[in-house]
Order: sequence, then C-alpha cells, then structure tokens
Amino acid sequence: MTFEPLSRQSVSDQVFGRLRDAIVSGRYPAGDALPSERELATAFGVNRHAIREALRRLQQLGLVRVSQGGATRVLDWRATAGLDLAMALTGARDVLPVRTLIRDVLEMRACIGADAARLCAQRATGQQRRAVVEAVETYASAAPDLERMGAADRDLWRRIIEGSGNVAYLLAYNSLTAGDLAVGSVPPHRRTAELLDVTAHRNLAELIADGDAGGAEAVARALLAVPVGAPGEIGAA
Amino acid sequence: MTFEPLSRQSVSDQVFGRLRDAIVSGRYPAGDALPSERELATAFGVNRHAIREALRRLQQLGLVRVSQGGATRVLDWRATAGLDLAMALTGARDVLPVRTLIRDVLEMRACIGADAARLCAQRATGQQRRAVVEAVETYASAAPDLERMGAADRDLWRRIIEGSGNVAYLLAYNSLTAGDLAVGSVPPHRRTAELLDVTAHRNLAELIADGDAGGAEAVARALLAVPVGAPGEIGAA
DNA sequence: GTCTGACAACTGGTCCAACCAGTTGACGGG
DNA sequence: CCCGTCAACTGGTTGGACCAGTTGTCAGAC
Repeated sequence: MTFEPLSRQSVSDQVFGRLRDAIVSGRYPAGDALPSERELATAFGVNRHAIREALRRLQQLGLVRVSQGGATRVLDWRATAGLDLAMALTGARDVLPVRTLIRDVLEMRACIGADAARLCAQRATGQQRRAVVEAVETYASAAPDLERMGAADRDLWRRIIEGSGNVAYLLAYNSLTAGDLAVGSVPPHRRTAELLDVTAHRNLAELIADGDAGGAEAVARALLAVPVGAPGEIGAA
Repeated sequence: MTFEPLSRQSVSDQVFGRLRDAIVSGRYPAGDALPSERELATAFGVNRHAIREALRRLQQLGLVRVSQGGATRVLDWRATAGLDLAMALTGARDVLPVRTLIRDVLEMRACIGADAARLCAQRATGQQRRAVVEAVETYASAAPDLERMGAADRDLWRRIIEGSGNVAYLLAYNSLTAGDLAVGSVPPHRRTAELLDVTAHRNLAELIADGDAGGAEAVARALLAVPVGAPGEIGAA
C-alpha cells in the first residue's frame, strides 16, 4: 500500500482558490469591486496578510486589478488572463463546460505539436535529434503499460518542442500539461488511440532525425488530430 | 503636452521584479535554495511580508517552490513555468537573446492565428462573423496611421480567436500580446509588411464570413508567416 | 447657484513583533 | 553503529499600528 503525499493547503492558498473560482465562474462580475481586504479577512476568518497574498496571486494571473486608495476591481479574464489560467479553469464548470475546455486544450496541443515537429526537423541540433529518437524508444518499450506510455509520450513531446528551439512553445506546453486538465481529467478514449500508435510515433521520430520538416509536420498533425464529436464526458470528479 | 501616468512600483513589486530577473537570467541556478525570507528582508531593507508577497507571485509563475520548514528552492523555469512568463522573459537578455524570443512569439502567433482562422470560419456564430467583418473595416479605414492600424489589427485577431470558440487560444493570445514583447519591442520591419496588407485582411474576413475554413487558414498562414533571417535587431532599450 | 477647497472616511501599502508549525541536522545515549 | 531527542533553522499566521492614496461630502468663497 502506498500513500500519496497529502496536500496541505495554506490559508492563503485556500483564499486564492475560492476567490479565483468565484471570479472565473462569474460570481464576481467583471468590473465589480471586490470587498475590501479587511472585509475579506473577517469574512474568511483569517488575517489580512493572508488575503493580501491571495490577491497578489490573482493579480499575477490577471484576474483583478488592485490600486492603492481605490478598490480592488475584478477584470474580465477573457481579456486579461494568460494561458496559465487554463489549468485553473475547471473551477468554472457552470459558465464553461469542462468538455469544451478539454477539446480546446487538445486542439492547441495539436496545433503547437505539429508546428514544433516541423521546426524540430528543420533546426534541431544533432544531440536534440538523438534525444527524440531515444525518447521514442523509451516510449515504445513501455507498451502496453498505458501509464508509463503516457509519461514517456509527454517526455517525447517535450524533447520535440525543445528541438524546435521555440521558447514560447515550451512555456505553452508547460501551461497545458500542468494542472488538472491535460493530465487528470482527459477521458481515456480521447487519448488512447493516439497513445497506442507506436508506428506513427516511430515514423515521426525518423522524419525528424532525417530533417524532413514537411513530413514530420504531417505525421504529427495526423497523430494529434482532435476527434470531432467524440462523446467523451467528464466523470463525477 | 500630455503626460503618461507614471508607474508607481510598490516595494513588493520591485522585489518580485528583481528576483524574477535574477532567476530567469540564471543568477540563481535551478535547484539552489533562495535565501530565507528573513535574510531577503534585511538584504532588500524591507519587511518580511513584502518578500512573502513577491515569493507568492514567483511561485504562481512557476519559478520557485516554497515549502514550510524547508528552504524555498529555485525551479527550472524551462520545465515548470507557463506561457505567462514569456512577457517577463526580456529580463533574461544574457541567457536568451531577445531577438530569438521575438521570433518565437511571432511563430506562435502565426501558428495559433492560422488555426483560429480555420476554426472561426468553421464554427463561428453569425454574430461573430459579422464582428470580424466589422473589425476588418475599422482596420482598413485606419490606414495609413500605423499606430491605429496596429490597434485595429489586434482587435481583429481577438475577434477571430473569439470566433474560433477556443478558450485556450484566447488566453494564449492574451499572454502573447501582454507585456513588453509583442507590443513594444518588435522591430517595425517585422510587422509593417503584414500590417499594411489590407487586401489580404479583407480577403481573410471574407473567407471567414463565407465559412471557407481551408481558405481562411491558408490566407492567415501566409499573412502571419515569420520572415526568415530578418536582420531585425532590438534597439538600445 | 456654482465652483472650490478642506476634510473625514474609506481604500490599499508597509512595518513591527511575536508566535505557530514543519524540516533539518547535530549530538548524545543506547 | 544506530536511533531518538532536541535545538536551530525554515516558512505560516496572527495582531496591531501607522503611512499613503482615493473618494465623496460639505462648508465656504465666488
């Protein structure tokens, strides 16, 4: 029997989570003023400093604008928040179906993955190409253990993106794979077909190693294509 | 004579900026322990709470991991930071050429823009299509004022992305357009050619309005293509 | 009456000082 | 040599005080 390390949320973490969900779900409409720090402190039953730390993080995410003297106002996250918010967007079930969100993330992954494969074939160093080939072997040898294959697959794509030399793609990939979304709540049948296609993965690695940009892009695009109308539903979680 | 509102950085803002730049530029190597909050407080000559607020934001960005009892450790931002960091990456001039970074951002914009145009033509509502057509007219009528055209262009692309119905694209677009990068420090000659192509923009809007996904994607891809080997250099800023 | 300035009552920003809680490593007894 | 204890760190939380900027009110000057 193994235990996972239980998460100890600090007070300000909890405040942050609650306010974040309240904002993205629209319970605090954009433009409205948040209660004052002192009010929030008494409302949550915590010290004002904890509230402040939470508000700083919300500001960092682009959810609120705080201004000395004036009130802290809620921003329209669709206009001001960055991609890092994506991994926290599951808290907006009411206003944004999780299923659509997963489709969006998969679409973006496909878009970036294909272009990264192209660029990787085009301008990766010899060492980076070897790393890709190596990763695809690790991936293939993990079959048929789905969990290990998934981990190896993530590692493979990370190497491809590193080979593309595009830092923006790398950071976006981090945003997409972090959090609950891509990792936890993607229904298996939206991923397993792709995950099990060892031949295509090997093919992709070979094209990258050979420097065939067009071919690598085409294979990657086909591999990552988002199935239309998949009946995937998110579980009770 | 008009004055811009002068920026008043709070103490914790400054601490945040300094530590962020120190980390992304590698002065605090990944894996190393940051000085304790109390040490940082005396070093910066500020109160510990200011340090804590800055550290919270760094944690939010994925640059450090703080753990009670243990030290606050620097993370490898290439592995843990999200796209929101991109707009702050100009502080890493020494380790990451700004020119490459701009190329990366433009590449990602092209990749997402083309796919968003495709999806917009495919599944935008009638109202969203009209908004795109309307925006392209505003853009065209702004010629030849480059500044106004730029603003109208950003608005046009925002509408296209909204029409695509992909929230991830929308957030990524926010990440890319926020901050100093895409707006301020892109050398004009890497953008003006695209910006002045009124015909192509009109064409794009028309294809979207007609629901021609393939055509819209092709036009968008051509329009946003990143010129290879452009001799653009960043100014002294 | 209208404008203007002072002022009071907010807002967030900063600081101090203390204590709680968890981690780490050294040190001494087994 | 091993292992538990404990002191000396680390971050987490609290209370209270005061500074700084914003906002709206309200009396006085025009």
